[in-house]
Amino acid sequence: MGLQVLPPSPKSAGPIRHRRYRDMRLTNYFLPVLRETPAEAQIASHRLMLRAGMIRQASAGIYSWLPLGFKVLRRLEQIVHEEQQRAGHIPLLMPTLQSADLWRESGRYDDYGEEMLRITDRQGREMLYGPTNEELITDIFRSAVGSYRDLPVTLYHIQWKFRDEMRPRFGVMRGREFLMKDGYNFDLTKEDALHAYNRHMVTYIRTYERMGLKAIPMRADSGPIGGDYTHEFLVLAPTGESEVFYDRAVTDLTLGNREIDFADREAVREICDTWTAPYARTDETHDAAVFEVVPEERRVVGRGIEVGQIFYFGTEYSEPMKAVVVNEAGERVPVHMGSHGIGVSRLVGALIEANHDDRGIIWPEGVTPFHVGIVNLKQGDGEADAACEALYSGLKARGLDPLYDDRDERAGGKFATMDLIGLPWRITVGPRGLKNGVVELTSRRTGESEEMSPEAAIDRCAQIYAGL
RNA sequence: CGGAGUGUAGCGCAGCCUGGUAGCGCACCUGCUUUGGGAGCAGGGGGUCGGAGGUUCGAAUCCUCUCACUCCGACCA
Repeated sequence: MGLQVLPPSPKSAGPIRHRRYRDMRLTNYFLPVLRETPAEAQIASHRLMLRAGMIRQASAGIYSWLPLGFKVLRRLEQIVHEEQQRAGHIPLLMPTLQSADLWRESGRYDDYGEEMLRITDRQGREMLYGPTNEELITDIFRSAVGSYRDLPVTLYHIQWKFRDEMRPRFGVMRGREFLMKDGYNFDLTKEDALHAYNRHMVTYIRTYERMGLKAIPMRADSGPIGGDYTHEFLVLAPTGESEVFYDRAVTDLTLGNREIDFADREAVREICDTWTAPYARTDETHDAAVFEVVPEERRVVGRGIEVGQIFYFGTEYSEPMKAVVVNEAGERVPVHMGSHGIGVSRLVGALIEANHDDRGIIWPEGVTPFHVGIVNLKQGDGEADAACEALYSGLKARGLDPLYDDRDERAGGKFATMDLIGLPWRITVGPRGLKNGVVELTSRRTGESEEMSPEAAIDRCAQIYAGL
């Protein structure tokens, strides 16, 4: 046999496929969905995150975030940043590894126990992977601030934490490594610090609301962090770890998109009063006698997932760590502090627990990894392909982030994938509809479909996401 | 950390009891036919059976040790 010139085959045009930056066509993306559920996953969010190709377990309680999961995580971070900065809180970034010395100073190096991952570096220095950052932030503060004139200040960051849980489980809901927003306020007086506490309560309520969650502030135990004032935020979900008792009135409250002046102490406190007035407690602080006072038809016993907690702890850290400022009278006084946390990676799980059905995830519009899924029912059909391309670029031109399923798959497979990954809106494009000049816009949540022109579908999507 | 389990192909599993050199479904690759809710046929690729040691002519299978992971409990963003 001599040299043979093979004719170019349209289906194997060569091994190299060029991937365009930020091109969200499914054939150019990385979305390893699983048809079957991995055996280790017990609860819905864990199962769905694995099946939808959002995460992959690296070791017990430690996960890689695959592109789809990473996108959601980033979106949640963005919302947290926006809401914190709206209230005047200042972002920074502290490291994951910390020196043991600081923790000896606060006395927590020995108190924290086995949950703290301790590491020794090559010089024999004792380090630890931070489970939280009170010590480090206090050190930063005290070395930079000396006068009451520099107060108040609230600093926060979003950083990975590690707590060596005895028994990690439920996927990202109870991992050992987790992403957390933690913030710390430094104030001259208790009153100032309580205003910071209230500010955080309001920002948290708004943060969860934007994510499409019903999160209720509940009076909590302060635990190892200490302090008298603390609230936990619980997302209602039947699979929650904590039993919760609340007055139905609290779930009717909505903060909405109203303008809030965070400098106005009265206004901020009023919102907090409104939200904390109805009875709402976890099993840890539940008081049956007080609960009885709530009219029976409004009493609800359910389950919840803790997704945040705020503390005021006064001078508990500033005293031992000598975080002091000089006040107006020239005296050195310890600052009043509080800390506030949102479990960002855990929220991804909580969101799914609260928003799914037997076919998959149902993302709220505020957090969805992609705004709209485009399903081409007849890939390779010139007209269908062209219509999808037009929709895709039309949606992008309106500032939306579509995911175009351009795989050479059957309709059933494409629908199943879309349902699984839970994009709230889907545009279905097929020859049958195109004959009449229409595509189909479908809500993942209700399953309702409506036929309309491609232009109208783009308009509707732009409308849905306006302001989110 | 106490108790109970499981490690065999990317995922779900069978084979182990009774040793004879690895199989099924899905996924993947090729071709043809199909194509509005997870197609059909034909062909194909992929696993040193978690690891180490031992018993044996021969080990996925029996024994010992070890590692990893999961579930129940106590603990926790």
